[in-house]
Amino acid sequence: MLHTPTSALTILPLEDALCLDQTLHCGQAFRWREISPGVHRGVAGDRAVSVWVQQGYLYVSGDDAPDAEAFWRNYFDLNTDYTAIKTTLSAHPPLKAAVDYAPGIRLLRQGAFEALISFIISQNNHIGRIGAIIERLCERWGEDLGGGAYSFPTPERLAALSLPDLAPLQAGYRDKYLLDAAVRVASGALDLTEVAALPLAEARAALMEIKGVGIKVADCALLYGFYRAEVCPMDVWMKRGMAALLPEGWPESVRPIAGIAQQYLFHYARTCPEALSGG
DNA sequence: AGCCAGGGTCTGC
DNA sequence: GCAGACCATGGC
Repeated sequence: MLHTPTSALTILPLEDALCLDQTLHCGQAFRWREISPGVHRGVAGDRAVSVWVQQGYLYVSGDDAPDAEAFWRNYFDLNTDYTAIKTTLSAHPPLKAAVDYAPGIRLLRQGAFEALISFIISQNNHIGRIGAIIERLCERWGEDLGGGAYSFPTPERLAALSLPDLAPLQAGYRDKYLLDAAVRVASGALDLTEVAALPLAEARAALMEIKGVGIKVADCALLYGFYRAEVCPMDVWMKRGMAALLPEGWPESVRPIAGIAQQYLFHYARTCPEALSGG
């Protein structure tokens, strides 16, 4: 199917805070770039768009599909009550500090395969470089969406490649891991639709059958690709943040949304110097 | 130049 | 079950 850039504009009312800079550049997604102040361009699925927030509305430019409104409402999680979430989190002072630091963060609902591959690439890597590798991946094997934008490659397209093909990615030792993931998904050995319906422990175990996927990458896929909001990926920054701010672990009331709490705490620990120094 | 990064695997205890 | 070496790459 052929897509051409369009000027179609979707306007979505915001009932809670949404800060695009905080949400799109806090390490949960890697395909968004700020092209002018406050305007971000990126791709989700086969939709390449520019987005910005103005006076309580989210503007999405470039998607003329009939379901554009529903798609972007879902992507930016606009059907979830973040005021209620932040009230729950703010009952605990360390979490209140994290929420107040960046209250416009929301959990994006990304595609399962894209999230899986992206976080395989993320292992022992820097956020900036993860984005660069993913960009090369999409430019080479994604669908051309026009305007210099490319979709995320399909499992089938990646599964047809060999390791030497992947060398230009400069992904290091992770290339064989992402190839294994693509082969398993494309062959049907790993059915992501089935994973979505599995109990948490089984879903995690299914993902961890992929070479190079341990508990952290599996949890990132579950949180960002399957919207398991109770899953909390523990990377080096979260370990530091939890040790400094919540040494007793998550409060009971937070556990069902620990993944969302994690997003605030991760960003706080990683970017605010005072967060880890006895705040 | 060395250290680190949204880790995982393998080995050895 | 846990510690340590090792893995590719590039920014700082």
